[in-house]
Amino acid sequence: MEYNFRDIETKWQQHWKLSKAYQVSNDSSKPKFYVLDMFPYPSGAGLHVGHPLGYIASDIFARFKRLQGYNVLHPMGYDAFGLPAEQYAIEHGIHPALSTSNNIRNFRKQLDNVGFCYDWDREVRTCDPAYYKWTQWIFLQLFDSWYDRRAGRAARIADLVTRFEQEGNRNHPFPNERFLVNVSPAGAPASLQAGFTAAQWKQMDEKTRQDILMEYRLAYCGYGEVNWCEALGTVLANDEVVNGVSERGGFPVVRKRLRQWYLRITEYADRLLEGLERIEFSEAMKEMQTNWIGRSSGANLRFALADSPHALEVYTTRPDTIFGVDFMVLAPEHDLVEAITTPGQRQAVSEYIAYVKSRSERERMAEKKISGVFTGAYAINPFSDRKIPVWISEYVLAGYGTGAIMAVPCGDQRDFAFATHFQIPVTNIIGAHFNGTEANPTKDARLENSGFLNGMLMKDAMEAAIRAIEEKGIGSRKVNYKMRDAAFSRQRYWGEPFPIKWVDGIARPLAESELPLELPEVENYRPGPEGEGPLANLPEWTGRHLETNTMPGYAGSSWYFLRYMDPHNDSAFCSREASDYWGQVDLYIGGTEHAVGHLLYSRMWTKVLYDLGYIGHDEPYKKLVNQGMIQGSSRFVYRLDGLDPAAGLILVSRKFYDAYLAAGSMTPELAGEIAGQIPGPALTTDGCAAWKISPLHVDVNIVDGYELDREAFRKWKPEFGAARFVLEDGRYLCGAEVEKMSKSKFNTVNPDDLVNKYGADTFRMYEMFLGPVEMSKPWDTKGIEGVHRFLRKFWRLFADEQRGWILTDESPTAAEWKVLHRTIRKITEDTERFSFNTGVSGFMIAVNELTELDCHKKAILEPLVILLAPYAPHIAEELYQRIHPGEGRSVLDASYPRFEEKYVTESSKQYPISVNGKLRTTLDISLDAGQQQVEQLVLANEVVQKWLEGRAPKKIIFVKGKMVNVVV
RNA sequence: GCCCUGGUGGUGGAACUGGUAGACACGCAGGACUUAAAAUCCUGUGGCCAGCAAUGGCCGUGCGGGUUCAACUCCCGCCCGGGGCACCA
Repeated sequence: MEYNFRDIETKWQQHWKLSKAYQVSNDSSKPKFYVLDMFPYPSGAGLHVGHPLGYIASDIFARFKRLQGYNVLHPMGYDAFGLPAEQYAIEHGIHPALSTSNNIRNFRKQLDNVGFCYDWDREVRTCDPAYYKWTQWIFLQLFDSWYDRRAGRAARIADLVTRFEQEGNRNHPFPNERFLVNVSPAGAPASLQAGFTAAQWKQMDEKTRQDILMEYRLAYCGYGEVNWCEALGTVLANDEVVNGVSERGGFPVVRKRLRQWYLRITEYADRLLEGLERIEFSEAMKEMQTNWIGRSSGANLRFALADSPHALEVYTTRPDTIFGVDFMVLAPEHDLVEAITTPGQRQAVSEYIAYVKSRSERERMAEKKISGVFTGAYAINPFSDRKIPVWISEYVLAGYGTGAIMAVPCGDQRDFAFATHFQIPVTNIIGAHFNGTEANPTKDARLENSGFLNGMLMKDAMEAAIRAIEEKGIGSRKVNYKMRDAAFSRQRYWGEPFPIKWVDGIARPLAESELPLELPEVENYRPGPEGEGPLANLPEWTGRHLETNTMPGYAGSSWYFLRYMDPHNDSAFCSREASDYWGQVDLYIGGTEHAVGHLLYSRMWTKVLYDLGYIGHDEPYKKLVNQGMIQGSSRFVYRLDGLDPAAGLILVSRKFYDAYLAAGSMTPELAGEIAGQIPGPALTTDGCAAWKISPLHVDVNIVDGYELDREAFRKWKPEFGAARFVLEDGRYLCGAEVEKMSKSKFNTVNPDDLVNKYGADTFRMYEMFLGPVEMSKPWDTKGIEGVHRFLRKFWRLFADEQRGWILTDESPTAAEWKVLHRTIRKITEDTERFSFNTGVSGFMIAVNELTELDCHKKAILEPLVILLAPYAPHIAEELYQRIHPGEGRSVLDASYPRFEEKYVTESSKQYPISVNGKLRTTLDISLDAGQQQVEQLVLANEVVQKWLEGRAPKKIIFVKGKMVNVVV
């Protein structure tokens, strides 16, 4: 009657599959609960032990909720469109659809090994036409919508057209700062830049009207500066560019002006911020999204220029510092640079602009040099009439605010550095708060040298300055965001085609009946002409005037959580009944890497669908938990280099490498010690000064702790077959380092191997036992034995080798009830608050205690099995069958044990008492929570007085009805 | 530089709203069973000191202060690690 996990696990996995035990219905009287994992991108590398961490946690939670009587939706699918599959296709000539489905099959096999309770009937794949039909459909809804700022929500384009017909765009000014990006600024009629009347609208031709409408659409096509990656041959979104290079592949990225599709996510900036207050995300996550959105408020204000008809508009968050402006700075790309530069400075300015253009994005980020040049022009401070020099510098960004700033060196460190570098005199408006050597960005100083603001606290002056600016008619209050509209097109093949046709330069949506617009087969995946995608190489595609770009990876993942609710619906992306029933994702688990990508886009899409009335909630996720990353714990062997080649491959143990490092080079003593261990043809120490020792990654799976399995090493790779080892204490010890888990570092551990050796239940519990789910930690397989031992011990409460099944119907003793109910309370609380590691400990304690009590009673063990079921479902099911033989009941449908206080309350006990918080003793008193406070005090006083031989205590402190401390 | 996290035995980590710090597990040491090994089981395991002993005392949660009868927990000031953002005016 051994615990034979292999048979048990295969048996129940098969049974659950055949009986569709995890199929979920949308039709239930039970309360719903939606547990979601971030679906994986099925890469060719397969799973390592880090991947299932979050899946196991969500699986436990889903099972736990099901036992508690909820109708639990717990689906899984694949984020299957994207660059890697296409890169793979280019390199190996295998169609992405094929490699993707192979990878999915492999993933699925690995997932099934762990025994998850996914309802696979609801699986989605973003590359499946039946799925992306609806991605295209939602895109068309975005295309057919605009953001009504007055109503604060999305509305239909038809509604906008009606308004234009009635009132022009006076009440609905162009949403974008870069007015008419669609026709490029030069092409925009000047008459339109100031808006248009209803009459003007009616006189426009179709093309002009459509270009204007494009300026409002939530999904729009226009010209803009984009992140162009030559190596990948595509445009990337801001979150896909890290430190000036592509996130995937690390290729250089340059700014380029191209026609692109965008999502007008900036219109949702405020609602995305506001929504964060209503959802449970970690502080770090909220912080990241808040920073990314980057809301700031201040004022736009115009400075007149001396001897010029132009005015210079700047954005500032500190209008209170207006009297401290010592110079102005324009971005080198600013439109006015040309017009205001004086003849004398022309040469210097054009040289500087050439220099700036020569610098890559990467260089700009890496070395932040102070650079700039004077334009020769002067602005006039509107309040003091002071003449202020106007400079250009690359530290001012063209894309933010107005692309121009007023520089206040006493209050802004960058301005201060610039002023110092170019020896521009600094005006002090904050008195003693400014020390002359660095800027002070305080808001608490009283203003000096500040005209009508003199003597005011800066905080208060802010409002006063904005009012004065507005009264003078030179500017107004203004809110800015760092976030840009999201680039939504890719010049690639492996993505959703846009359901758009270009007719006479106008983008026309396909009819719903034409969806899905299927991705055609192609011969090769090379880019099309003029930066277009591979689809541009297909005559049958371009002949139909179809858009040749495809959608980015995040399109499909922006709404997949809705599809799971109604996955087979072919007349809607998700019926309103289904989305009303399931509502928000109650618990979403995944890594932090999607903080500013997927998690923002999907929040936006949800808000749009909500605004348009397709769903009833505007935040997709109620609670988000970020699982930590499991790092690899790499192992190294140390190769002796610089020897006579005849000596062959010699590896030295860790201590020699440490000694070598400490000495800085090979010493004769060390060499002698090494050579002494190598038998056969003598390894002479002549020329040992040239010896080197270099670390080499070794497969962690052939290392036990630090000790190398030398036989396995010799078999690992042919070239190691004749390796000789220099040992310490008879063993070969490896070095260790914590690194990212990856195949190339040979530090990956495959879950399949562990499941095979210890079983899925052990594997699941061990992953949880490692520590809090949210925490990152290096993987260490040592310790899995402890969890495995626990399961075997648990098994032995039911059966042992001599007696077979030893379950009894006896009624439990008080001590046994107590163990059970303490465990019910602990496991329930721990699971509820996501503390699975202490939950696992709770089981271990219970089993140790019951083993001690020699308890084999069904009345105790049955509830325990149910508690264990979310953590270790296979063994729980097997044992549940043993308790209820032949009844065909599954532990999946058992009801969760109820905790009862009465079994765990202590009646009368010896309490440890401290006196003055120090001295401790125990007093035999019987006071419990039930008694009234006064009664307690009187009783305690008596006991303590007797104990202190008559002295009266000053104070007695109770905690939860127990006396814990006495002050005398 | 700014923001968010975290710092507890040899190790992973417990201690949820201040109430016997170190649960549980790994590792280690000793023992039982065994011809032997594996497996299994039992005992011990923060440090220092005293005692033949059961036991007792002192010190201990990154460092320095503070609040409290009582601080890993709260407050102030530092130090170190991990993550994010980084010319956003």
